[in-house]
Amino acid sequence: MQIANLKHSKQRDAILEFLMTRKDHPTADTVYQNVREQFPNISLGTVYRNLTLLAEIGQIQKIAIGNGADHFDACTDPHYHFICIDCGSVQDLPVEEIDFKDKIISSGFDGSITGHITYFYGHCGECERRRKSLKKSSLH
Amino acid sequence: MQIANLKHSKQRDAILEFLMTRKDHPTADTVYQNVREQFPNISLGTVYRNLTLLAEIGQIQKIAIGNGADHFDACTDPHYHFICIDCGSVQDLPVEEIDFKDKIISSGFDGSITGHITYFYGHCGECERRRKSLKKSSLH
DNA sequence: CTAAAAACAGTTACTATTACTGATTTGGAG
DNA sequence: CTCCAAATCAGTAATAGTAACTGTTTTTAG
Repeated sequence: MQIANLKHSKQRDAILEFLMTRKDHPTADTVYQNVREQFPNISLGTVYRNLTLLAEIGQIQKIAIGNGADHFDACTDPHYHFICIDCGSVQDLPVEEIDFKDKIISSGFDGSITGHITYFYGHCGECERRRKSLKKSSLH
Repeated sequence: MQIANLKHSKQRDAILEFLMTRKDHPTADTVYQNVREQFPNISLGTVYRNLTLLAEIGQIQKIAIGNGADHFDACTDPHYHFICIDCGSVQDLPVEEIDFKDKIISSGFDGSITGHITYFYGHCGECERRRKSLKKSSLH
């Protein structure tokens, strides 16, 4: 995690700028497809390298949702994410910050905790509506 | 997620039995390596298929820790996990159950939440000690 | 302006996981 | 118990996401 020895690059700027315009936390591939409009021969490797780098220096957040591809979020304020179990989309969730410190029962754990990640799962609004209309149309 | 239409298999039994003897939440590959002692020509595909199946019918828990391989836990009681950011090991963490329901600020979210997953990150006891002794030995 | 370091594009490699194959096992019906 | 369809298997090939490598280009401090 070297913060010094960083040189500017148009590609990295473009990746970060694109990410800041999006509220839906795109995957590396989505970033690639979009930045490619501006830099037609940018490499997918460059996108990965810069997303990882930006996450390391804390400019963006990496969201590793178990199955499938990682997502990236240019908003670094602590907040929670919701993942749709139907379509896999990721969105921000307005939840109060939770202080776990007083919840940890100290006995029996000899390491140190530096942070936590919480993901909420369920059906997003769009999929919820789709499920309802499917259920309705399957009645006979 | 078919719960009916299930036939017994020695391989599945062995996988579940092995998982129950372990408290360290092994990966699919670790399960494979160990069950292979009993079934020398079990297939890795069989291990994956059965771990997925067992997770679907709720007999085990899948722990998807972002980077690297998924881990599996035969303990299905709700509890929290700690992931070491140095060595990647996973262990149980004694933390009070957290009720998020009253923390969710309802405005602006139109989907439905069915559950949440929280992972704690940090340095496990072993890595903590290794870091300290490294730091000490690098002083001059 | 120059040169070393950083970043690049393009490609290849790796790892975890899933899907496909034809053979074997399981368990209920006769 | 025997038969047979469904489930499961072992083995293999395929996929996806990501990281590593290579030779070239860009950046920036001096």
